Amino acid sequence: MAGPTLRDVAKRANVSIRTVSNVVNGYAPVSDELRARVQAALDELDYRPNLIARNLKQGRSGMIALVVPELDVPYFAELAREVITAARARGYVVMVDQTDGDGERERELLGRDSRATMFDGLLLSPLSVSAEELRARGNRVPIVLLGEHIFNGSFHHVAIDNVAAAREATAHLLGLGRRRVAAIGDQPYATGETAQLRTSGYRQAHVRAGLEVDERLIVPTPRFHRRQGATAMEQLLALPEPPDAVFCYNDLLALGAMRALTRAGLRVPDDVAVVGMDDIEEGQYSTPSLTTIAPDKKEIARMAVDVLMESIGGAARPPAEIVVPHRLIVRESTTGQVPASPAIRPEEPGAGERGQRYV
Amino acid sequence: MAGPTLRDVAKRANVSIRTVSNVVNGYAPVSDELRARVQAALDELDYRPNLIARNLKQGRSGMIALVVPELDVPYFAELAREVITAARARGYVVMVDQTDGDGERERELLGRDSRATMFDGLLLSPLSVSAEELRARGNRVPIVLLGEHIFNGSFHHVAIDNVAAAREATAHLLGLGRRRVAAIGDQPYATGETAQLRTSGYRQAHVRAGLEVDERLIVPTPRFHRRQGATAMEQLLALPEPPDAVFCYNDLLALGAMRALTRAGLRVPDDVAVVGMDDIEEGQYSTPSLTTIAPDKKEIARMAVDVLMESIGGAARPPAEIVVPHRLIVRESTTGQVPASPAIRPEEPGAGERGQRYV
DNA sequence: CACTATGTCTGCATCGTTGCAGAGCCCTCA
DNA sequence: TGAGGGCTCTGCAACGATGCAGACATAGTG
Repeated sequence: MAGPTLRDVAKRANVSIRTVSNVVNGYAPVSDELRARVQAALDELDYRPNLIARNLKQGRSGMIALVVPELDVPYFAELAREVITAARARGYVVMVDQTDGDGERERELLGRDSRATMFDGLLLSPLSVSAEELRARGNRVPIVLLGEHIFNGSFHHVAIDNVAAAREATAHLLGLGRRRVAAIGDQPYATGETAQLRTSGYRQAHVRAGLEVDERLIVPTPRFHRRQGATAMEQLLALPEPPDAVFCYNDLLALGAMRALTRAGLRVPDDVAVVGMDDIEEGQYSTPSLTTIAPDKKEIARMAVDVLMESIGGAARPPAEIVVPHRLIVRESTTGQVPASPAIRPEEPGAGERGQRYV
Repeated sequence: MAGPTLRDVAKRANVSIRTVSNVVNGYAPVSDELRARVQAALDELDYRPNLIARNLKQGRSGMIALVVPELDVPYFAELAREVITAARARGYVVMVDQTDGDGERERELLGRDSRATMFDGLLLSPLSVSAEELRARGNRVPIVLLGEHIFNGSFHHVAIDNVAAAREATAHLLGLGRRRVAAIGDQPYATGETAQLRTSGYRQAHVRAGLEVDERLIVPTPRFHRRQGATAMEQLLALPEPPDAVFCYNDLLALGAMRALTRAGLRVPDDVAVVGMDDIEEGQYSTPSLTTIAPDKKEIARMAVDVLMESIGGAARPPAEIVVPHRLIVRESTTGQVPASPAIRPEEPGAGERGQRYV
């Protein structure tokens, strides 16, 4: 099972281990003749460097870990994709782990026997571990927090402006003349900071439009899956005065809500307009396609990896709160029509952009 | 940055390095008094074992790699989730990497400087690298192939019975009385073995039903994304005699196809019935919900990890072709109605099952 | 009392690699 | 001719951990 080592190659080529190492790494001058001999031995034995040993010697592993709640939630899958790409561009590979939103699982990461020490850095998208807790465990590995939660300045943090995003989404609905705009996804408790930010944006939009918020239209959900969106929507439809629009705190909730509307015999957006957040690819192909707030995921990944690399490099600058751009993408679920459908538009040849977007 | 080592702890507690190691690992008997002293030193310094060093010494890393074409394709995301879970149950962590279906990227894995040597084993879902190539590179790391491709007996391989699955899906449509059943997703070239298996199943169903296949109804697609499904569907609709049903080789193609149908003003399933494959969660919430072939992903992951662990453990049994069960899940896209919708059904309390399923 | 068994603890070697310092050797130039 | 300077190449030590053999002290046994 164990492959040949430098020692084996050295023996075969009749040179020192060090010389083989030099050849492998292209270090130091080695005469052409010797180089050829060593190369031959390398090839014959099909030598592969033992990266673990190399890592030990060099004190770094070339690996970072990305920890998300659930990998099969499209937003996280898409984000993971971008992180992996961004990391690869910098010579790093990414270990992906998921916590299932389980606080215990998240805390394990910080424990004594965690594998966290194997990584040069950590990208963390925590659901229930607070920044306080994170800081309490004196962690040795650089950490950058992603997206969720408000943080207290102890860590680098990359996210969009949640308040502004929610405000824009809500304003879009109000701007269409809707007057009973509901909100699905509030989480009025300790670990729901992100949701609370969005609720806050939702309220701001109303205030700016000079409108009152009907508190019954704000439906909390424990999680952000399709199922909760559907359930919440049904609740809203049961109200004496049901809403004529819904702002959902993510796309999955929105897709679940649309599903519930369709089953209830209502039309989207004619009867109820729907907006989501995240711009997952699925929203482009749903029926109707989904209006949403699109965070710049590529940028989130790029910034997060950049900042992490800096920290790994030893830069000790104070924790940064990095805000990444977002924008509103209007699709059928609010306006009932779009200029052209990605399903209809022919594939564009040079379009490096994955997933079509349109205003 | 570098944390304390065993040496530091040993010095502080005035014991040998070896004893500290023993305490950390709970090895060998250590007197209570000494153990307490060492433990105190460990706590004071907040010692964390250097896993890289441990790995080097022990010759294993406790990591496996999962390589998929695209992580943000729901099927792979869902599979990754299960693999991570299965691996964790066995004390392993999973490095996820994606190749973007790029053959070069896949081949890199086998190259001399690949990080593959860092892992105890590899789970590979190759798109364009052939088994031949894989074998040609004498690889040192145990490999298990996942899902795609036919293989030639050189490697362990876990997949569903693609021919049978496609046959059942097609038979379902024929059984509903549809007579012009199209197929979207054929790949009549070297690396399209999986697609070809499905086409073969599609033909078998026709043969068994005593029907001819209209070759114009078999539409090849270079990839398996929503976009290709939509484009292919448009092509089919442009035929003089368009189909009254479509079997798509995965759910994304099916969702794209449904989108195209909706935009064309056709009703699913009334005008055209649609079946997919993969049973991604999205298909439960689409409008209409999607009839599909559900591979047992949990089982695929479990078997793959099990077999890989065996190989890592040194078992030299001959490469196994492991077939994992699948089943047809009928939803609205073929029958127009389902007993009850997951969107309507209230959340079940103890239902550990993620994602509802019904016959 | 001598000898063995037992229980604790330690030091050395080692995993496979790279950093560092230096050993030869050949060539050049005064 | 001999000192100095490149150029090649080598050996030793080290990264931080664990396997192994054994040292030492104590207790148990005939």
